[in-house]
Amino acid sequence: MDDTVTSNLPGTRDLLPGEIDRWQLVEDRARRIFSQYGFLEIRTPIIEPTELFARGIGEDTDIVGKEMYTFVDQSNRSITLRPEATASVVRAYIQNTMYRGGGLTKLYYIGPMFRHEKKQKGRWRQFYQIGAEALGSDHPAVDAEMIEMALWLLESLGVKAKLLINSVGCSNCRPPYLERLRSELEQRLPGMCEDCRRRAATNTLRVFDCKVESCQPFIDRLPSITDNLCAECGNHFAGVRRHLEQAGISYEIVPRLVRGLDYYVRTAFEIVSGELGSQNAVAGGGRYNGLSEVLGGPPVQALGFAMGLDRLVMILPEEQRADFKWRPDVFLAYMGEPAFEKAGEIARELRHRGYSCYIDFSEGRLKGQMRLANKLNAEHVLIIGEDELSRGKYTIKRLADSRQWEVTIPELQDYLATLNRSI
RNA sequence: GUGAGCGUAGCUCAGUUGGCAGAGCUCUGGAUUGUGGCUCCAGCGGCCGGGGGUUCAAGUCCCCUCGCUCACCCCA
Repeated sequence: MDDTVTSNLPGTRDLLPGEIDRWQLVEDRARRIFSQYGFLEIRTPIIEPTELFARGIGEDTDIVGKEMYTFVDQSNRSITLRPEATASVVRAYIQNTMYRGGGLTKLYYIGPMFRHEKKQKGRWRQFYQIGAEALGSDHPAVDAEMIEMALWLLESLGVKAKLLINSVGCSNCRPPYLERLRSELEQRLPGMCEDCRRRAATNTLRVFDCKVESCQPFIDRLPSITDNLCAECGNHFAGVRRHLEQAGISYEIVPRLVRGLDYYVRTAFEIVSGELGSQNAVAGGGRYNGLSEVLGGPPVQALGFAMGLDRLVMILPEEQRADFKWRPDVFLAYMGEPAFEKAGEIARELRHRGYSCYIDFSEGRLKGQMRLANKLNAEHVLIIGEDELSRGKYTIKRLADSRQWEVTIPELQDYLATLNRSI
C-alpha cells in the first residue's frame, strides 16, 4: 500500500466529488458576499520569486525560516510556492500601478497555499485560503467593515466563531514600548522557557504567543502593547471598536494577539472556533501599512485577512452540506442499437436546451439501466425501445412516484419546461 | 525536528490464552424476457502496510522499517 506512484504526497489530498459540493457552497457564498462589499477577484501566480516572501512576510517568521517550498529553477532563480497571498497581491497592486487612481482598492482571492509543515488536524501542506485585501485607506471603518464581512460569511454558513482583536501600535509607539518590554523581560527571562528566550532576542512581541504553563505568570505581568499605544493608534483602535459596536459585533480584546513584524501595524484580529482542535483559527488578519514600501512600492495604508477554507469546510454544519447533489433531469434508457443512437440524439437536443441527461454506455439490459438511474437519483427515465422507436412516442417515467406515460419529443420538452428547472 | 496512538476486503471495522482470515455496507448475478428503490438467495473481493525474528504454528508475541493520525512549535 505504499506505492510512491499511487500515493499522494504527505499533507496533500484529493477532494472527491462526494465532498466537493461543500467547497463549492463555501466558495460561491464567499464570492457573493465579498462582491456585495465591493471586493473584486484577483488571481496571482502560485509561484513567485523567493525574495518576495522573504521580504513581504519577514525573515524572522517561521514561514520564511522553515516552512517554504523553495526550489531553484532551470534559469537558476530561486522560486517559492506561495505560503500566503498577501505579498503577491501587494506586489500585483504595485506592479500594475493600481494605486494610480487613488482611493480604496478592494481585492479578494481564492486558492491553494503551501507550507512545509507536519500534518495535523486542520493543517495541510497544500491548503486553501480565501482572503481579502483593502488597499489605500487607514480609516478604522475599513477595518471594521472587513471584519464584519468575514464574520457575516461565517454566520451565513451557520458557523459559530469568536472575534479576537488587538492593536499592535505603529512605528511611533512600538519602539519605545519594545524597549520597555525588553528591559522588563531581562529580569524574568531566566525563569522562562528556551523558546521565550530565543524569541525575546529575535522577535520580542512573539513571547506573547508562548503557551508553556510556567511562562504564563511572567507573561501576564508584562506590559501590553494595547496599554502603550500612541494617541493616533489609540484613536484608531477606538474607532475600529466603535464601528464594530455600531455593526452589532461583539469582540474580545486580546492584548497578547500580536503580529510581530515592523510593517504590521494597529489592527490585528483572529476569528477562532472551538471545534477545530489545536489549530483553532479560522481566519486571521491585520493592518500592514508599511508592506508596500518594504516591497519597493509607494506608501500604502492597507489591511487584509485570510480565511482557511479547509478549516471552514471542516466546521460547516451538517445541514449546510447537502442540497447540492447533481442529478440528471432525464436518464435515457434504451434497448438495441437503433434506440441507442436515438437516445444520443434526444440527449443532445435536451442538453442544448439546458437539461442534464445521462446515458449508460454499458449496453446492459433495461433493469440495469433503471437501477443506475435510481442510483443517480434521476428525476425521470425516458425509455426508448423498439415500440417507441417505430411510433415516435416514448415512455417517460417519473421515479419519485413511479408514474409513467407516453410522450413525443416536443411534448417531453413542453413537460420539462413546466418543471421550472434551474439551469 | 520531538512525542503518542493506529495500519486486517473498495469503505467502516471485528478477530478471544498464538490454532482454517470474518461481519456490515458497496459491487455483480438471480428471484422479475421491456421497468428502479424494499426484501430474499448466491457470488466477486485479502502479500492482515513491508522486512526480519521467536514458535510445530504469527493478523495476534519481539525487533526494524514505511505510512497515516493526533499533539508540541507555529499558523489558515
